[in-house]
Amino acid sequence: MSPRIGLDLPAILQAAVEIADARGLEEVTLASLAQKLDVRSPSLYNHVNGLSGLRSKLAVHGLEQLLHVMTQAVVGRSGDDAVRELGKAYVAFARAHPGLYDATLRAPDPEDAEVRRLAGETVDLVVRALQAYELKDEAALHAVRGLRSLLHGFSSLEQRGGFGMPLDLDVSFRLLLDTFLAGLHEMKRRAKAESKRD
Amino acid sequence: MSPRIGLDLPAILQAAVEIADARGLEEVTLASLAQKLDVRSPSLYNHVNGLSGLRSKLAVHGLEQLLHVMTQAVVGRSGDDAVRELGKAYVAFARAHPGLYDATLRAPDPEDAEVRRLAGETVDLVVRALQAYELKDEAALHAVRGLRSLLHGFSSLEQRGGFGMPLDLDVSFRLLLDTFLAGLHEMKRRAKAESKRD
DNA sequence: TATAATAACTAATACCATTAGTTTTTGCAA
DNA sequence: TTGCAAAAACTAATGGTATTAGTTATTATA
Repeated sequence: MSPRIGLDLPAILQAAVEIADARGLEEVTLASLAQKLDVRSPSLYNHVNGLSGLRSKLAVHGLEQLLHVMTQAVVGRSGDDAVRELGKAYVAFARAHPGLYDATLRAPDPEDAEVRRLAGETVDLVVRALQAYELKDEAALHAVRGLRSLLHGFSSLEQRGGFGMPLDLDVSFRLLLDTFLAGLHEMKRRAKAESKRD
Repeated sequence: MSPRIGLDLPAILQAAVEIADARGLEEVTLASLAQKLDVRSPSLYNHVNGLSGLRSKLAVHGLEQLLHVMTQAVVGRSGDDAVRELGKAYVAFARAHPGLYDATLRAPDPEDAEVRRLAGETVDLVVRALQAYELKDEAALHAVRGLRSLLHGFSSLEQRGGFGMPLDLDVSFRLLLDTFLAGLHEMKRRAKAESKRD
């Protein structure tokens, strides 16, 4: 009376996400996962290619959700409004799913096709959100990197307790985004002046 | 002919840093470290409180070095120049010591007294570097958080290969810093206009 | 010179991932 | 309906990890 307990990939991922978010990504082991699912750990190999396979699936799963909330955040918006909502959605996701967010950045293989596809789609989304700033091709990509750096940096430090000071985190974040946007406008202004002078 | 091989804390830390930078922080195990030092792993317990003790020491060691290079970068400078050099030093350190940099952010106990002391000193240093922007008390601390977010985010993503696009990383970084600084100036201008209007 | 502290060691335990081989259930084809 | 193959669980075994207990040799000091 043992086989066919009803294990499948979605159930495994959900359990893994719960452990990751509640106890940290390092606590997601085949042993802890098997215990939560009331199964022996070798059984998991029928659904997932070991621990590294599980981590890959987790990374993809997280990237999909992150892309989804970011997409929802920007639809129907443009300019500063779009970027602000995008940023808020990013940070909110990292706060709601600290372990899963962590997983998106520790894919065992960053060259994984699925991971690259999702990364590409995310870049495209952010490029569109930045259209209002009239950055020309390469500049837009640099800006995407910058925005992502700032969003990830803030989220990562917030999670690791890297901000020791007793200061409102939401205010810090809003000011950071405001500063970046003001900088973007200023860069746009300078570029205009530059092209007019030529 | 076994005791007194000549093991001490500095030698242990150096070996740990070498492994971390060359193979990644996860590869720093008591086993790998013992092998590199030509010793049995239980011997390490005479110098370090297990793996978590080693990680704490590594974190402190990394923070000390990071603070040092940042201090060297800002002496005798002010304003944009100081911030730019500070940023370059931060990223250069993360590039030169990826594993050690990683260790600074994964201290087993962020409440550790030594860690907090170094974090505080670092904040003070950056606050001084930002003096030129005339941010009033709280605003200065928010700006420190912002700058740190952006520096850490860029470094972290760069290390994890999170930037898929074939685009010059140094250019991205320079533009990010320029945008942030332009934003800082703009915020200062707005604050001035605000206070004049009252 | 004797003794106590120190720093190495060996041995043993517990937990983890992984593989091999086994058993039971399910689904499908005859 | 029956039989068989694939799938999904299992047990057992291996090797790697941290850690603790207890031992031995060296060093420093009284």
